[in-house]
Formats: sequence, C-alpha cells, structure tokens
Amino acid sequence: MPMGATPFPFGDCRVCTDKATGVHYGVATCEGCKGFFKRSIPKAERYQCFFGGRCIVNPQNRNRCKACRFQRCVSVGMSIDAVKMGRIPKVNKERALAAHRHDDNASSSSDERPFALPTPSSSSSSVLPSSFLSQMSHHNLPMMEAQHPRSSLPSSQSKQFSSGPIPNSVAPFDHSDNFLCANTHDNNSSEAFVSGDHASHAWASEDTPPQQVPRPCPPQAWQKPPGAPQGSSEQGASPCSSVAYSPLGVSPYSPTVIKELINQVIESGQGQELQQTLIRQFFKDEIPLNLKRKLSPEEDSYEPPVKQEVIPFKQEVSQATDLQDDLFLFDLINTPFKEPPVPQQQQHPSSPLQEEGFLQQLQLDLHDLDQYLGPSSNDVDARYLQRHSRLSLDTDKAKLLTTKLLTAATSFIETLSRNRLLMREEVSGAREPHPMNTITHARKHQVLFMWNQLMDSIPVCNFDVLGLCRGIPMFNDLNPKDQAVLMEEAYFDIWLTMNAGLFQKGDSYMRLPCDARYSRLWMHYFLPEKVVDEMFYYTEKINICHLTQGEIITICIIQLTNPEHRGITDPGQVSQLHQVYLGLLWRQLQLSHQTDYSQVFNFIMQLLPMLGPLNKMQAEIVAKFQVDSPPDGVLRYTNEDGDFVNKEFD
DNA sequence: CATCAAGGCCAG
DNA sequence: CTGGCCTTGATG
Ligand SMILES: [Zn+2]
Ligand SMILES: [Zn+2]
Repeated sequence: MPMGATPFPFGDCRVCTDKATGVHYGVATCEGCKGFFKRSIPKAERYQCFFGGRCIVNPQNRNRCKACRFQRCVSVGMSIDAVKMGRIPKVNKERALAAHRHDDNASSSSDERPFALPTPSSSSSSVLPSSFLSQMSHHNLPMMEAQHPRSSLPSSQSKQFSSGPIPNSVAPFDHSDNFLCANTHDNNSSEAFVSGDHASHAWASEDTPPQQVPRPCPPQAWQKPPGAPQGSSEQGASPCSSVAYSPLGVSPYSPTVIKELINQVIESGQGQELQQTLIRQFFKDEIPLNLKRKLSPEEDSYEPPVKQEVIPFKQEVSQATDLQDDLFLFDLINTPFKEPPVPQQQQHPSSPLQEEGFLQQLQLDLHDLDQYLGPSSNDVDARYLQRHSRLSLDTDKAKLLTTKLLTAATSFIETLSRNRLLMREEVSGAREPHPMNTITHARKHQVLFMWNQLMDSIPVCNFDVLGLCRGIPMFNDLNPKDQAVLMEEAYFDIWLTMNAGLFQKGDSYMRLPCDARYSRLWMHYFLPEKVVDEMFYYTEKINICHLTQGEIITICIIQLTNPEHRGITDPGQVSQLHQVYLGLLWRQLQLSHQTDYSQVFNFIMQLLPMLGPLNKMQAEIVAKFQVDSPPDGVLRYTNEDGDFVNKEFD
C-alpha cells in the first residue's frame, strides 16, 4: 500500500470532495468541512437553503450554501458524538482506504463501507458512537409531513407549496458560476468543474446506489420538518443530536443570499431551463420547508395576550370609505393629492429650457436599442442628440414595452394583487385582522414568530424580484456581471417601489406567509425608526402620483439601471438602458397623466435619489441580520410599559 | 514514542 | 466566516 507516498491517504472529503485530511467527526473530510461542521454545531445554526435544498457541494462552491453543506455533513454521517480521541485501529483504516479505492468502481457492496460508517452488523464497538447507527436508519423520512395549516403564500395558488417528496427529476443546484465571488475564499480555481463527475464520485461511497449523474441529495433525516421539535422519531434513537437540527433560517434579505440568487438567475439566463426549474423550486421545496420552522407548536394559533381594542392604524384606515369601489388598479386607496406632484424646486435651475435639454437625452426608440449591443455607443449618443423631436419612443412601442414588463412582473403582480385584495377586505372590515396585528406590545415569542415569518417571506420576494429583472427587455443583454451588480444594488428599491401601493394611510399591508400584515408597527421591531419612516415617506410620495402598474415597474427599472451604480463594467450600456426606460416612463406618463405628466415625471425624478441612502441603511441592517437566527442585537420588544427595548427579552 | 483527531488560532 | 496549521491529549 502506498503509505507515505500518497499525499492524502484519506481520499476525498466525503462532503465536498476536496482532499480529506483525516477522519473528523467520524468521516473523512477536509479541514474546511471539519471546521465548518464544528462551527455549525454549537450555535445550533439554522441554515436555510435558498436554492431548493439540493445544492451540489464541491470545493468551489461549498461556501455558497451553508444549509446544503451542513446537510451533507450530516448525511455522510458526521456527528459530534463521534468525537474520538486517539488513534484509530489500523485495521479500520485499512478497510477504509480499500473501500475508498473501490469508489471508482462504484460497486459499493455494502461490506465495503468506509470505516466511518460501520454497518450495524460490524458494530465496531468503540470507534463510532451509536448515534451513527440510529442516524443511518433515519434515511428516507418523508419529506414534509404536516403542512402549515393555514399558511397561504402571498401569491397565487400556482405557487402554493406542494408537498411530497422532492421529485427526483429536479436537478440539483450547482452554483457553478464565476462572476461575483461572493466569498473571499472563492479562489480563482477555474478547474473545469464537472458537476456530474463530482456528484457521482461523491456518492460513490455511499451505500446508496450510484445514481444518474447529478444526483441530488438523497432524502435525509434532516429533511423531515425541521420544526418538528425534538421528540418525534428522530429523538428516540439518540441521533447525532446534541444539535437541534432544525435546518434553516438564516439571512433574510441577506446580501449574500441575494447575491447568490442573482447569480443563479443570471447563469441560468444562459441555460434557460435549469433556471425555470430552480425558480420553481423556490416554491415547491423551499417555502414549505420554511413554514415549519421552530415555534411550530404555537405557530398558527397566536392569541394576543392582550386583546387590544384600539388599533390606531387600522382605525385610521377604516375611515377611507371610497375603498370598496375601484377595486382595480394600483391607485385604489389613494390619498387625495396632498401636494401637487409638482416639484418645489428643481435641483438645477428649472427652466423650460432645462427640461428640454433633459428630454432630449431621452430620445431613443427601440430601433436604437437594437443597435446598442452593436458597435459604437457614442454614435447612439450623437444620434439621438441630433433629433429634436421630444421623444422617439412612440406610443405603440411604449405600450409594447410596457406589456413585456407587465409580463415579466407577472409573479410580482400576482403577489401584489392578492395583498391588495386582502388590504381591501381588511380595511373594509370584511376581514378580521390577523391576531399578530392586534398586538400592541409584542412579547418575545411573538417577535420571534414574526421574525421567522419574515425569513420565510424571503424566497417569495426573491422570486418576484428576480423574475421581474429577468424579464426586462435588454437587461439580459447586459454583461452578466453588471446585471448582478445592478440587481444587488436595486433589490431593495425594487421591492419597496413595487410594494408602494401597500403602504397606505401610514401603515403597511404587505403580508407575511401567515397572512399577518408586516405592519408599520412590526417593522419597528426589526428596523430602525429612521428607515421605517423613510420607507413610508417614499411610498407615500409614489402613491400620490397615481401611477399605473406599468409605470411603477418602469420606475423600478430606472432605478435598476441607474448608471451611478459603482463597479459596472460597461457604464455606457447601462446608461443607455437607463435612458430608454426614462423615455418609457415619460411616454407612459404622457398617456396616463395627460395634463400634468411632465410634472409627475419630474417629481419622480426628484424622488428617486432618496432611495440611495435608504438602500444603504437597509443594507447595513441586513448585514446584521446575517448573524444566524433571531438577531438579538437588532430585535426589539416592548416591555410592560409599552416602550421599545433593545435586546434581552423578558 | 508515534499517531491521530479535536480544538484553538488567526491571517485572509 | 473560512480553512490551513499548530497544539493538546488520548491511545496503542
Ligand atoms: Zn470538504
Ligand atoms: Zn442549498
């Protein structure tokens, strides 16, 4: 046997296929996975996969999804109980090596199991803790049993989570991207990455029969509803549990996550189908899983400890009587024009001439667009500067573009529609407010509940935002890296702008998965007052403009393609796109606001800049959220006196 | 004493 | 947070 000669006698890391450095926690793994597993335990981290729960874990992307990495750690048998000091009997080692060598032949006859996973029969008395055995027996648990009783996603039924085992046909997510190193540890390793190879290799040593190439993770003990508090089946056998293995739950709008999602979308933009699959997974796999996260026992039956009669916000809103009527568009429930959509002052001397100049820059039409990706962009500049008509984007083209945008935002709009409907019902009294919205002084468990709800809402939100971006004409033609940068930067802006219509009368009617409103009051539990105020300020301004859905989307895109974003490879192209959509908005407003469109346009233009700082604040907060689970440092709760208190619950 | 794994350490 | 490397301690 090649003893010292072999650099890595332990073969590949069973988790990520990197070089194993020894047997750690019962399994031959690399240093990285060893450390990762160690770190994951104590904090009982609740990771959450945002990609469908079947990410391929390899040395290149292992840091992209903690959930799946950890899941994999467990599935290959790592256990904290396996902690063993001292040396391993030579015999076992030999066997392990042999087994590993045979990996290639994949003919993993049950006996050849690596030492780390002794067969029950061979009960290697001491080496491994009993937990292994019990763990193994937990393979193949039904994936999601109980459904969240009353949860309904903020979107159409089509997205209703479907339960059942994960369809094997679904491809695992393989993060194989390259732009955007989300992680500092992302080395430049451009080694050809053959997912199939890795996958099959990785699984070769399992006692599961080798599968068709990209083999998704097999059902694990883990995949059973995380919420199911210790207790159920898993408990009895003393699983490797000192860990409360509820998977999931990290970062919400975490920049990292968003970044990853964006990557995903962009990548798949070049491989359409995979993308569809993945996105679909957001709903089928991810959401349902989330819905059953800790707190599950009391989850849906929250009874407000204090039945509060007076609910300020609601009351106020109820006074709006005209609600019932125009159940239709976005501008339902609108406050009367408090202020004319006329900008007080233009930042630059506001003269008609000034406006002319500005508008000239908007002159573009779709024909020009086609040229964009072509040769000289400077020419385009010159070209439209030469024109003197106000706008080249004629009505028909504008309508066409708008249609496309509405299509792109289908999902988002569905979500919004549903929420608007609920808003109307609730405002009109036809619908009882969710118990969580009748609370004025939230207790710890309630705050945690809402926190989890917030987390759970992320995938839906991601789906909507990313779906929209993907469908934006011309946007996909941008350099993928730029797309990523832009989307990342504008994520919050888009979310807020799209949801603006749900900010009414000083409160918010956005919905969490349990259908509770993510009300202004609740926002105060998770966000600094300033941020909340700014959000309301901005949305109120947007609302008074009485914009159509198409216009709202266009504004989102204008923000998305804001050429001021930094780190863009091709500012010129982005800028041109920006121009196009400015032109579109102009035209749209012209059609819907015949008389004052110019004023509205300028008003909006003045409004957008405020998103910058808001976005920044938001980003900082989110950064804190990154910390696993409920952010003590960020959360607040109310004490008996009704005051907000930071940290430390009662 | 030689080995080996858990943990600690800390630069990146 | 990651993961390569080093120290600690157990084990044969
Ligand atoms: Zn590994
Ligand atoms: Zn994952």
